[in-house]
Amino acid sequence: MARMIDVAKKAGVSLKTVSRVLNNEPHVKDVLRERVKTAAEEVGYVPSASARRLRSNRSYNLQLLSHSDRSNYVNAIQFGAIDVCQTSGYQLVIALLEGVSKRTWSELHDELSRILNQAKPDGLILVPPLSNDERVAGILSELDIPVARIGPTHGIESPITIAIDEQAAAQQLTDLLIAAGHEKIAFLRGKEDQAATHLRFRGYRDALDAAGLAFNPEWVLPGNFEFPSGLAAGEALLAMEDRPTAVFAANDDMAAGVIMAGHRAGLDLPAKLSVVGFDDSEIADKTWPAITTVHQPLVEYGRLAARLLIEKLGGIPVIGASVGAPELSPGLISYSLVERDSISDKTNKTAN
Amino acid sequence: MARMIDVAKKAGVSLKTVSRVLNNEPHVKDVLRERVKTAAEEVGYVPSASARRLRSNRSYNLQLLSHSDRSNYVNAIQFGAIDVCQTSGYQLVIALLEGVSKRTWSELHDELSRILNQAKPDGLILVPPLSNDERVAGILSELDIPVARIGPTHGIESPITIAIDEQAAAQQLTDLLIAAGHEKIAFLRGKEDQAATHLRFRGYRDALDAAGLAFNPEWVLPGNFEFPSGLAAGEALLAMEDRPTAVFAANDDMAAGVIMAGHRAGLDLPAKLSVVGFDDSEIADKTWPAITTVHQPLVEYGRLAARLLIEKLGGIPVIGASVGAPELSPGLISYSLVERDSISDKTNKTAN
DNA sequence: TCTGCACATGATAACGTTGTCAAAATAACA
DNA sequence: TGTTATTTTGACAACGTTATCATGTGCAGA
Repeated sequence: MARMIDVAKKAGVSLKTVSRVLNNEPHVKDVLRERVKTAAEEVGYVPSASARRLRSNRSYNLQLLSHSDRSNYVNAIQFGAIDVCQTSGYQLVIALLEGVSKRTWSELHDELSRILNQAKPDGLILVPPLSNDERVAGILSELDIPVARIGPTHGIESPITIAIDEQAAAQQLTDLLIAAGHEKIAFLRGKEDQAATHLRFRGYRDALDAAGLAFNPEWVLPGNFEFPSGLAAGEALLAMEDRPTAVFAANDDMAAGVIMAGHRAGLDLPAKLSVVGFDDSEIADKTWPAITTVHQPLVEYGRLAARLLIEKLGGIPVIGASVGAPELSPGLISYSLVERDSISDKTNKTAN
Repeated sequence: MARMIDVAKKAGVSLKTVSRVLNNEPHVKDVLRERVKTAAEEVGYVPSASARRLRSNRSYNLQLLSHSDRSNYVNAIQFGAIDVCQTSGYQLVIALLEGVSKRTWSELHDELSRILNQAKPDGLILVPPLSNDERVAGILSELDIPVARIGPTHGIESPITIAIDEQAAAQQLTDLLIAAGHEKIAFLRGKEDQAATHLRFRGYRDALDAAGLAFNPEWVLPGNFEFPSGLAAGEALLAMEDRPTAVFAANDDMAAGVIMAGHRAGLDLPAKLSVVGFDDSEIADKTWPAITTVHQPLVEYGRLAARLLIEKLGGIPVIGASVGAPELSPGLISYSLVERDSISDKTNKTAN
């Protein structure tokens, strides 16, 4: 295994100069810089993570903080982050922070310090619902660690935030229902403490308003983003006197619940009830009818979060990394609607 | 941050003695051993992973090798493994090895060496289908690295293997269908190169034989464990002249596909077609009808794999770890059947 | 009592980096 | 040209462990 000293000898410079070049530090002339890089390439030098960590007192770890163990959402994000980390000499550590809402501020503070003290990450990636929790945000800014947030963050001040324009997407999705002739559209809310719930709801309202459709508060149902709450809401919906012809569920899991409620009641779907969801999660194309939804580029979220974080932390070490990452505007990224089978067209029932 | 030297001073011994105690090495008297442990506890000593890694030339990494990025299966296993690793001073690194079947032996060898050379893991956790790939097994035994395998491994020699008795579980599941009065039971196979396919099929055959039911090869359909193949098989099944009344799909994703095929054909489920799956994956309780299946304790698989591997690697460092893990027989662990709504009872249609 | 041998303990070096600081080279200015 | 400021470079220590090897201790056998 080639060491830094081997590179130094090959390039005819000192150890420290090599170190400087490889860490993108200033105060090295371009001639030497080039010579060192070629030398490193030639001897196939790979930095020793342990030595670097030990001496520099940086962990070269990023930590993904998640609220729950078995979420697909987190899984996909994590995958993207791992991908970037591994090609940048970083490692991704995953940790759980459960029951946030149940803890007092100081309990939360202690738990967070404990977690951070264990992996000593150089940066943190937060996913919903942690990414838009105000108390967590407060504590982390106090602990003074760089954070990348994934998902809408409401009013939280965060230098690195990665999300799609959920409100616009929700509006477009609702437009799809309206275009198919639906006028009675219910909305199934997610958890109230998550920004996504409110943004998606606002998009739904925007579409209604733009189309001049009346808004009926009775058709807004509570939910918590989980399948059973969709099932319950679906059942409540079907029991209504003035029954909506379509439902916008704030995510796919709940949409699947609504669909199951429809089947249980013996309804012909989507003819009798159109359903749309949000996220394009795994279940979306495995229900009958398959769910029309908004695709979230989760893997891309993870990639971007890791990349922006590493950039902020002083950039990718030169060796074996693709320098010159594309210009990234930390903010909204693009999304796409995925049209499947769960909307029935009411404008032209006999044709088609 | 307390260092080893602080512990040594507190206990009135040398650095090396502390090191010996904390690494469970011999040649230390019990008196000193205890004194060191208490001292470590008292000063709140936590070993420095980087220093240890650097000096000992061990990575204290376990690597989970997976064939695909977005499998729930892998996600759950990974979670269990992370859990154990984090409490044992190890880190879990995740890597992908894609397209195994398409590569030549030497390509595979190079790719594996490259992956191992990057993270330099002390041990490897393999999940299906990698865990029962013979070529991968051959290369790894050549590279001489400890491996824990999850899932049935067919004929592969492996000191650490963690799985349930799939054949027995499949037989029990089939018995459920038979007990409900089904006599025409189809079987939907998974990928042919995976041991699970064969074991589950054997269990199905065993149950048929034990019940004295005739085996009809026409009712055995090919599949690949993925949802679309279940959909296709479901359609093929429904087109048959002599149509089975029940289907045993080799996993839940395919079972969900069969269910969707049923819905598309306008069938009343489960009355007209009973379906069982395998794995108890996330989709199993989100279809209508919800799938009766066999639960795989995936998180437990991951925990066990990591624990056995770490044990083999010289055990958990003493500090902050729960020593005295329960006696583990590396072999089959227990499973459970999960009965949901996807079996209709044909023995007593009017009653119930 | 002495020799030999196993076991128990400790002093010191080493792992491969980065940080500190001093020295050398260059640039800037009078 | 001399002087000072600035940039560039390198020697050496330091990070916190584990490995090597030497030394100390206790006990059996002669």
